[in-house]
Amino acid sequence: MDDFDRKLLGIVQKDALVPQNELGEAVHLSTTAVNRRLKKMSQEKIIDKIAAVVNPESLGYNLTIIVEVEAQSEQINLLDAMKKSFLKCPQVQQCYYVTGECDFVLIMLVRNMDEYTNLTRALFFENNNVKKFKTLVAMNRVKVTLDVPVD
Amino acid sequence: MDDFDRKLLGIVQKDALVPQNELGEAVHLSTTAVNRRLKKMSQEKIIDKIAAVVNPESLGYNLTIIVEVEAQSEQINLLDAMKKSFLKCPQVQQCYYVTGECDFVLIMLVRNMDEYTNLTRALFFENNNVKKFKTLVAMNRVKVTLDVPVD
DNA sequence: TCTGAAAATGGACCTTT
DNA sequence: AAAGGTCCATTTTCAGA
Repeated sequence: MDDFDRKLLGIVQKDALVPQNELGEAVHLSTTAVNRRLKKMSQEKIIDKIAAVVNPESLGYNLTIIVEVEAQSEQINLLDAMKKSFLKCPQVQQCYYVTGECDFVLIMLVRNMDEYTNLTRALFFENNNVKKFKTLVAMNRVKVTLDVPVD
Repeated sequence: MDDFDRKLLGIVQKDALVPQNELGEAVHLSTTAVNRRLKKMSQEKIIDKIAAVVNPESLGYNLTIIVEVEAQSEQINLLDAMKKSFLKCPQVQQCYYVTGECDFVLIMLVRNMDEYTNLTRALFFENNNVKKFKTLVAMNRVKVTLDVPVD
């Protein structure tokens, strides 16, 4: 992982379709060297995946909701069960297990409030280990990326 | 936007390097039809971009921090200035403008607590419109995607 | 939908440090 | 050994009929 790799990552995080010869020109390496480095970083899972980023609105997902979930008990198997239910819910885009007053922070995508209300039943009310949860509605997705700084 | 498109999106959100002939087999369309649909969805910004997802740990970004920021005044130009400072900070991966007690929720990536402490100065303490902020440290990134449900 | 050209990827092989 | 470069085969994309 050197300066070449970091520069390449900076570019492909923004656009993974830049051809390898152009990447080579940008960082001053041959096409083949670029190819080898990208392949290595993929194998080593430095690059997790190349993925399409879909605009939620175009599929009707107009609401982003952030939920802070507080657990009743911190018992490992109970927390694991909660994690699992969040993991398998496609509307839960992100889930972080955090320190502090609440235990989980979720980023959710839903079509409308009805859909969210229904999901709260399955995810929170029907789970006895959920003590309480707080709902924050996003009015504006100011910045939404998974970019990692490369400096 | 029909069922074919949704199925395609479901696949390319997970892996955008699946060749178009395989996509065709998966959804029962010809390679050319797949090509046309993907191109159209890119032009219409249903697909925002194809991007590499980088593993933060491999670049030393071992800490994910969630910050709830409360603004002093809701005056538009003051809020805009705050947004701008979050937008241009590479360690701020995501920023949502929300309803409720706090005004912004940030997802940040930092190498260590020192880096975060330094950033709080530039982002929060030196901004007079930041009334207070609450820091939640992520112990575990249970699920981190930008996936949009396709059902 | 099929065919074929253009482009991009990725392996073989050689050279340099 | 480790990494770069050139050349070439294969794969993939994408436009025309």
